[in-house]
Amino acid sequence: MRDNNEMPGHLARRFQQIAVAVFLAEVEEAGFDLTPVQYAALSAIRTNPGIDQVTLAGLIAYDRTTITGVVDRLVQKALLVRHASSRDRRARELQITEAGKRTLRAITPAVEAAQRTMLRGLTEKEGAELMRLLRKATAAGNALSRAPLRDAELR
Amino acid sequence: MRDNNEMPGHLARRFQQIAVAVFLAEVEEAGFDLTPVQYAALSAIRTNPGIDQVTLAGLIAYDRTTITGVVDRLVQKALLVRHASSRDRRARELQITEAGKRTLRAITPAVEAAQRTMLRGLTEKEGAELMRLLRKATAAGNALSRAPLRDAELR
DNA sequence: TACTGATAATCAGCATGCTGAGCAATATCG
DNA sequence: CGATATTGCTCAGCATGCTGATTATCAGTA
Repeated sequence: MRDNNEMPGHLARRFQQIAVAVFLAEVEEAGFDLTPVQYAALSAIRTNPGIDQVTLAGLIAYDRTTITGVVDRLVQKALLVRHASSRDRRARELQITEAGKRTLRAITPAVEAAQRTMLRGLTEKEGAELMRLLRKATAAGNALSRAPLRDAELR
Repeated sequence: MRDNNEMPGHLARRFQQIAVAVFLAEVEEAGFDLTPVQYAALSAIRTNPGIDQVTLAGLIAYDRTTITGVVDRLVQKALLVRHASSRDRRARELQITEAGKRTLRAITPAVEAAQRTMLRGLTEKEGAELMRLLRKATAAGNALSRAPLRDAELR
């Protein structure tokens, strides 16, 4: 039996665990209170104003039931507004607020710093190679999770 | 602003998301109901009978407060027993049951298959390189999370 | 021995993430 | 047009994971 610490699954969880901890630490140090999901959602909504929740979920590869709660909390923080779509009364259109835009701009350096911190220990070349391999592996396994990454244009 | 999908943090979460989905699918197909954490804990306890919860948490890099619930559920499933230590009345000694050992043996092929599935899309060499880079990155970032990996002998 | 600090475990509370179900609205097809 | 299927969203329920606090116990020291 292979040692648990040598399994890809364990290493994946461990790297993700460190990545989240680093993200939250950098963001808090910068004076903000935003989780990785919340950041990803806010960022995607800024790029795609008026997007509905299902499309948003696909863009950042989150489950749609998870997005409901995430959007709730972003609305609570007044970084987003959510209102019914006029074309499809089932859908909710998401718009970033001015406060949301300000937060995104102000938080970006901390987010970038976090990305560097989580790769510390790797050389520049190794970091790039890790990214390439993760992109390749996640592309191949995309359909295996309930929340695959989806291109907005393909919808 | 860098696209979210190009950030190490996003790729880390995505790979972990796929890894968990693959693990659960393979394990369920084999007729078992065990999560990745539960498997890791059970496996570590078999190797270290009588281990206490804090040491267990360190061995598999989980937060001690998370382990409480995980152990609860494993005891519930009769795969573990938990009883007070005689030397230290604060600590609980964990022992794997016969049913736990049988489950571990029977589930191993599914777990190994899951590890291969989550690396599908990568060549043999790329898979090994990904593992090496993840090991290096997690070793460098080990202390950054609240639940660092800890060697049992160092305690 | 009494005091002080550290440690093992648990708990409350919050935020992800998932499965599966349900509701309302829309799209499709006979 | 009307039945049926599909879609957007939400909810209940469960399991991770985390922060911070509390309780019981142990260890070291004045």
